[in-house]
Amino acid sequence: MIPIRFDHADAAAGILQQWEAAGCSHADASSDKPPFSIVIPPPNVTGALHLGHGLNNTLQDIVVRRKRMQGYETLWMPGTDHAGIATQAVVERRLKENENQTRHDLGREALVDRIWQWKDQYETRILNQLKRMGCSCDWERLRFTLDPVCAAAVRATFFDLFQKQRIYRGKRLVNWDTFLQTAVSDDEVFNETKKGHFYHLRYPVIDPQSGEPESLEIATTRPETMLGDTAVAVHPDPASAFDQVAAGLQEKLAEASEKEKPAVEQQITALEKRRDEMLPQLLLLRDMAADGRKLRLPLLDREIPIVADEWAKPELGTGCVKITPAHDPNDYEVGLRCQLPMLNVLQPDGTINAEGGKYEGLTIPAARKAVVADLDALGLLGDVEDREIELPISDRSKTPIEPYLADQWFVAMNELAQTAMDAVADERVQIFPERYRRGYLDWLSEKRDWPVSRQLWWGHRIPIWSTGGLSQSEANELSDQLEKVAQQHPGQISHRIDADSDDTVAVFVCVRDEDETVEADVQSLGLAQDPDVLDTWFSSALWPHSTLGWPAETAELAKFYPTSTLITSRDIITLWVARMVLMGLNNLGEVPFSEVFIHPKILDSFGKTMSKTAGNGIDPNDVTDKFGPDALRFGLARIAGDTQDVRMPVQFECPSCEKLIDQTRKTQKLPRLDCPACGKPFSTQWAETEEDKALPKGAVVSERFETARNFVNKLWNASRFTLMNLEGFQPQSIDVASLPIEDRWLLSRLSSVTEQVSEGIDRYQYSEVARILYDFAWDEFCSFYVEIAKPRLSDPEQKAMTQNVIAHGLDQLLRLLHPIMPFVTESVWSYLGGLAPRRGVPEPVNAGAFVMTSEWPTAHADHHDVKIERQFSEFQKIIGAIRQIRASQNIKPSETVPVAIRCDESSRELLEPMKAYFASLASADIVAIGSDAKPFETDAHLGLPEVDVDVHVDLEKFIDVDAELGRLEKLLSQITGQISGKENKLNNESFVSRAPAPIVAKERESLTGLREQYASVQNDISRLKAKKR
RNA sequence: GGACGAUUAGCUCAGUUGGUUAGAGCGCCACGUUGACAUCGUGGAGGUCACAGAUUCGAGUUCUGUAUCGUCCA
Repeated sequence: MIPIRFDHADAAAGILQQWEAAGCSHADASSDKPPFSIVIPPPNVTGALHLGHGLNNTLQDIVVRRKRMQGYETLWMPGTDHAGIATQAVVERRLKENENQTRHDLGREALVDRIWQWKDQYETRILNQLKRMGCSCDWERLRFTLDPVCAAAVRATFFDLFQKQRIYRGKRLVNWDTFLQTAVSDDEVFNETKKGHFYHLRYPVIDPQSGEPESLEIATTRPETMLGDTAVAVHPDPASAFDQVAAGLQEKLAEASEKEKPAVEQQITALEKRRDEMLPQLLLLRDMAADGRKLRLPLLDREIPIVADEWAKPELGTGCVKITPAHDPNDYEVGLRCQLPMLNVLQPDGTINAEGGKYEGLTIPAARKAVVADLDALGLLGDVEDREIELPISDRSKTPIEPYLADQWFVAMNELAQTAMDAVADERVQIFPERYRRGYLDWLSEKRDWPVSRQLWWGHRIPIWSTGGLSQSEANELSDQLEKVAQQHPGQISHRIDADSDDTVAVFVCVRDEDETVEADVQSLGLAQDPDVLDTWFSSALWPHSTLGWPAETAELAKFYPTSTLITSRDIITLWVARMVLMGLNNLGEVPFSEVFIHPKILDSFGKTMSKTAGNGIDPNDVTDKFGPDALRFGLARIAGDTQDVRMPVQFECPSCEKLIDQTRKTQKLPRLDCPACGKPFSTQWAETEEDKALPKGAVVSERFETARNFVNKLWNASRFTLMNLEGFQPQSIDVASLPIEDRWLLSRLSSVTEQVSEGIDRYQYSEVARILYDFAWDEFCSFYVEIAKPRLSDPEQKAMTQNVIAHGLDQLLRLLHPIMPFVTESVWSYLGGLAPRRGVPEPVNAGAFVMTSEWPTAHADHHDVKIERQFSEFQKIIGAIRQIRASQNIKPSETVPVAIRCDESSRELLEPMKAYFASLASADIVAIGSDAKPFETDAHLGLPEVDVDVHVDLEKFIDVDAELGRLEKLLSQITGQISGKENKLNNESFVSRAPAPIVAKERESLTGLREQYASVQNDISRLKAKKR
């Protein structure tokens, strides 16, 4: 006997096993079915999956399962990403916390070993999370961005780009993380406003001419960087710079609201004053720069020039700005323009290097203190102002970023970016929702070269061997030797000679395959491999083809590339999606996917991004534990509309009483809480003390999944009812036209729903699909069809036919729901198969072992019948009217009420055979039906003018006159309101003359109906009042 | 500073090309448990559609502006 509840915990593991044993999700590259393929956005091995991944993977699985059912050879390629810096940072942080060691204590090899251990642990966890969610990836294929297959793709790509001169070496100011001692990308830096100081310093002028100042004053928030100063800049044309700023302010004034105007006016006055006071001095400075006057840099006693550059803003500070090209992005640009030396004063660990003279070895804060004190002692320190400073912070180590000049490998983006832009512009790649196109195109149009070096140990080592400091002839000789090595290893070696410094050159060799012999041959010539690794996104960019075996010409690649669609989140459209497109085009000449769907991001109820660090992160496993995998998936699908964010309230689940407790901003971060329901304490992810850790842990979940769990239960129980009534099931052919209205209504609805669901999935309208299925399953299949089936199944004459139709209805519903709720549908499917293995309308067919591999339903256009649906809706309205009257009279469901239905002849023909259903749906006994049906002596009446029906309920046994009068009065006031609304509208001359005639006619008609209804209700009221007396 | 999105019932969200008195789920209130389901059923209460203008016979829906929140980019 089928149990009363679906025990997901019990069922899920078995179902997974059966699917696996039957190879349901394995893709066959040699199949002749049309291909459909998706690559998983590889989750980071940094940590476990959160609900955002849950959403992402649910949406993919829905598409994948649906396509598989449609008969495509479907590959969902799983895998994980090594996430270079993030993973290394996590492991390094733990190393520091647990063993108080740095990576340098451990050494490269040992650290990388540790990270592999971490990776193994989290990869296992991640894959289990995906499997538990029911993700139907091809688990026989599994890639990792650092595995040998992906590594071969990385090497081949790098080699190719190197040969095409699209990879070059250059110096670049990078965001240097002094803690992790690596450059981090712009995306890994956030800004924080901190309190700091604005120091005014004076640099003496060397040999000032008469009338010229003895010293120049500059101001800085980072005084220690003066050690690296190589110039002071002034504006080349201060007068027109002032004019330009003034013009800008005037423009702003013209656009300003009254409220803002005074502030802008004030700015203009201040600017004018400043111009008057400062312009002569600034012109003088400009002339000094032109004249080649120099400054003496204090503390280091170095001569530095005054240069003219527009970066010096006359309207700010003293109008002079110190230039530190190696430690400030803007100054770097000035340095390039004015050909200034780039003087690096930092060690990789953030201490001052030998260039800093006596400050060598000091940390930045210590150097700052010392520099300021020494300048003060020399009388060269001016004002020190308090000021708020925007400080760049590394997202990885949470320590301040230092701009730092370093050698980096770059990918030239000019042409590559253009190919990726073209692919989207001409819609070879379509992005949904469409609004995300713009961000993609804008970002690519900047065509900024891509710095791919990372000073890390975890990642693909850059396949470049080099040696520097050579004379041109030495280099040529080496080049000749390399040619010889290259001949021994055809297609494996590419090299180039490049300037190293002003008078020396370096030789760079790129080795294609990871081949120890080749590498050894190169090394024997005195070349050493670059210590850096590649940006993670370099390997991720190859994911759609590297996972299929490229550069090898595999059957998988032939069958499944290009992939069909990519489903991901918007924050990596540029970092990942754009780069996959250009790499796919470069390596294979074909876009990697034709459609990209960007799904929303999940926020908590305060509008904050969900994350573990915020304490509001939900683990999909916790939701599955509590509500089941189907509820998790359905709950996620139903929130996936086309907005960019969705909110999800977050609760703690009390481990003692299972109550859900709303998170507040405060409780999100507490190590322990007391359950307000049962009073017992529990711990959270923040628990640190032994005492707190000993408490049972409260999971973080969301009540949003409760609805979905209830839906699973509803489906289960409707199935249970159906199965309990399939005894003696005999498959039979069915003539649809001869079926009673309720069956044809079901088939018609199934036809519409199938079409809507198919179209919805094609357009990635998940929330719409979930809603349609929920409403159909609950409000139509359960609330009406199953209820109506009850009397029919106990009628021997109708039983067999009804069994066939309801089995078909359930069968179709299971198929339609399967992509969203795979477990419960599979479970019911196997019960159904036990009782009715051959089923279907109009012709029964063998259903197959798994719903997962069953055929996706087709929408039978010939089953769709507008008239039947309209007629059935009339029936539903009458049921509603009877229920309304019953409820207002407080009549118990166990009591049957006599009902008379006044309607026209065609309705009578329709409703006559349905009389029994009024009993099961509304406990009503239809005593009269048709045009001659009359009100009862003790009558309650509800008119349905839109279908020209009057419903009369006999209240003889039940009448509560006051309750009935109450109901009627309320009804009357509603009608009155509507009538006056309509009258106003129709009395409005311009409405009548200007609105389209059909609209006006409709309003007139509806007013007439309302007036009739009014009269009728009023009549009922006076009748009742008379009776009362 | 720029781009994008959101603002509709206590909460989370639907609302198709403008056209009856704006819907759902959860929560709330009332009633109901002898076989599909209390993870349920039936009924009910609850909304100046953020604000201000404009277009229109008519605006939750179109346009302009403002505010608040969020995300991304500088």
